[in-house]
Amino acid sequence: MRTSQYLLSTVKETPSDAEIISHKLMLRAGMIRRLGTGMFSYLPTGVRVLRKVEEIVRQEMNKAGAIEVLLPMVQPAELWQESGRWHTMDAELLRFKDRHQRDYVLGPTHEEVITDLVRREITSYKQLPLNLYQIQTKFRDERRPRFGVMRAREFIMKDAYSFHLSQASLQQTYDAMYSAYCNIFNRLGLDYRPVQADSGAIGGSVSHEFHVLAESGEDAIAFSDSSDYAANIEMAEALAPKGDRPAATKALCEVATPGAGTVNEVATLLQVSSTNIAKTLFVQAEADEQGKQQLIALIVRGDHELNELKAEKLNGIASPLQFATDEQIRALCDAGAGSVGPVGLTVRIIADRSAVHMADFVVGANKDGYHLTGVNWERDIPKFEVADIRNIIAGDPSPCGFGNLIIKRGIEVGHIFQLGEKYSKALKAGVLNEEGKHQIMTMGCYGVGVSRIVAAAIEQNHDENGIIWPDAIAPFQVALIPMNMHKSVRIAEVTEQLYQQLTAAGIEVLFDDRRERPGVMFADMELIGLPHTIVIGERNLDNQQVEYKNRRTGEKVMLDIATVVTEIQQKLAC
RNA sequence: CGGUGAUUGGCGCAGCUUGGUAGCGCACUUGGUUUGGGUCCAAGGGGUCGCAGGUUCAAAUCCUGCAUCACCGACCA
Repeated sequence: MRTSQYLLSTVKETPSDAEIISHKLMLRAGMIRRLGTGMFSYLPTGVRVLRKVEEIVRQEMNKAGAIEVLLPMVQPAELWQESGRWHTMDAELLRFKDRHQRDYVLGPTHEEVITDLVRREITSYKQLPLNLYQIQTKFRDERRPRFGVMRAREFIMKDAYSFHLSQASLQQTYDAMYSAYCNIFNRLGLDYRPVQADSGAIGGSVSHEFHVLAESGEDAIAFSDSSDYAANIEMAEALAPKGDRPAATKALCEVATPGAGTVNEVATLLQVSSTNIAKTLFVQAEADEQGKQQLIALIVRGDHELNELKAEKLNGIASPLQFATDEQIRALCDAGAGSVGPVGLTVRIIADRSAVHMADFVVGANKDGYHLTGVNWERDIPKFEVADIRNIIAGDPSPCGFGNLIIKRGIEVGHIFQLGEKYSKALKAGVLNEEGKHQIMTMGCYGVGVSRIVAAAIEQNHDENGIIWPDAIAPFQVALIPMNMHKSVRIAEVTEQLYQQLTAAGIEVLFDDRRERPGVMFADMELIGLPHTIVIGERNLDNQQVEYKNRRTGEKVMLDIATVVTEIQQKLAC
C-alpha cells in the first residue's frame, strides 16, 4: 500500500474525550472515530488490525473443531421471551419495533438464536457434540460506555456455543476451547492469564475468564504468590482465619461518637484499628409467600468490603442484591446507617468468616451518634450465621492452600462457560439418545472480545511515540521510508524495487510516498506502530545498503539491498 | 439512573464575568522555501457560536427548556 493512495488519518493533537492510552492512540493513529456514545467507525488502519485478530481467532477455532456460522443481529422478541431474558436482561437489551409493531432486540449475545437453530437442525445424538461459532457485531446498551472500544455499546465478538449429551462431552469441548484460547492469546503476543470466574448474567456453573494484564483493566484478579491459582476477585474465596476466636475480656459499653459514621471516622475517634470494627449492611431478603420483604443484616470487618456476588448467592437473600433504603434502616434500628449494629436486632444476621473471629469489637449502637465497644459474639449477639461474604484483600491466604494472594488488574478478553441446560431447557432443545428417548442437550459457550483485544493490545504495547504492534496483528508489517524520493531518481528506483520485491514475497508494506519531510514520515509510522521500518537514504545507497529499524527495540542495522527481503522474512518468522 | 461539567470552522481552544458586526493554533488550498526526526515565509478558503424559545435597540455572551457529549458515582454505613 502506498500512503498517497491510502487513508492514513493520523492526528497530532489528542481529542479531549479520550481517557486511556489505547483510546487516545487509536484516535491519533487514525484507527477509529466516534459516532455516538459507545459507537465507533473503524478507519482502514483499524479494520486491518481487527481483521488480523479475527483471522487468528478463526484459525484457532477451526483447528479446535468449531464450525463457523453467521446469525442475525436483529432478533425477534419471542425467542427472548421464551428464554426468560426478555425480562431479566432488562436495560442492556436494546428493543425496538418494526413497521408491523412487532418487538425485536439487537443481539447482545446469541444463546437464544443458536439454541433455536440447533433444536430445529439437530435431532439425533449421532450429530453431537457440535460446536458452532461466529464473529459478529453485538450491541449491549451499557450503563456507562467508556474507554473507547474497550467498553463500547457496539462491539465485535467471537461467540461459540457447544451442544452435548453428557457432562463428560461438555468438559472435553470446554477443555479444547480453553487451550484454543491459550493458543489465540499466545499468537496475539499478549501477556494474559486464565482465571476462575463467576458466570454472571449468562448463567451456568464452571467458568474461566482470560485477562490481559494492564493497569487500566476494569477487573481485579487474585493470584497466589506460590501456586498457579488465579481467580477473579468476585470469585476468590476468603478463607476463615486460622485458630480460635480470642476470648471476651471487656464488658459491653456504649460510647458517644458524635458525627462519626464511617469506619474510618469511628476508628479515629475511638483510637481503634478498623480491623476491630464491624460494619453492618442491610440488604433485602427474598419476598415471603405474602410478597413481604424483610431485611437481612450482613456483618463484615471494618477493613473489608462486602462481595455482592457472594452475598446474593446465599439462601434467602434477594438476587440481584438490593440494599435497604434509609427509611427501612431507620424503621428497623431507630438510627441512621452510620450508627447501626447487630446487637439487639431481631432480623437474620449473617457474619463474614473474618468478622466472627473478632472479640471486644466496635459496632453501631442503633442510636444516632453512639457506638458500642467491647462487643462479643454469642454473649451479645446470640444468634447469627457465618458465611464467606467479603472480597479478598492482598495478603489473604490463597484458597488453594499455597501462599498468599496478590491482586493485579486485568482486561477481560475471553470468557468460557459451562452453561448446562439453562437455555436448552427453556427452549426445549433436545435430541433422541441411544435408547430412543428424548433428552435435553447440555451446552457450553465461549466468547472472545475481538475489538476489545485491539485496545488491550495497545494498552500493553505502546511508548511515548505511539503504538508498538506485535507482528501478528500489525496493520502493516513493514514501513518503507524513502528520504527525498521526489528529488532523487536513485532513491525512487530503489524504494520502488524494494516495495515490489517485499510485496511479491507476501509481506504487507506501507510505502510512504508522500511529499513529506522525513520527520513527518517517521512520526506517522511510529504512531501507527509498524514493527519494522526500512529507511532508504542517499548516503547508504553508495554501499548498496538501506537502514533497518525495529519499532520495539529501537535496534538499527544496515542491510544490503540484495538481502532485504530474506532478512525481513527472517525477522517476521521469529 | 444520580451528580458535575462541557457544547464556538475538520481537530484543540480563547472570547461570555461587564451584551455592540467572531478570534488563535493545528489541519486544508495556492506559491515559494526546506529535505535523516512533526521546516520556514506569504496569500487564501472555511463558522446560522448544539437546538428551540425568551429578555433587549442589539445576544456566542443574560434567562428558560431540550438535546448531545465527557467525567465521577451507583456496598464500604
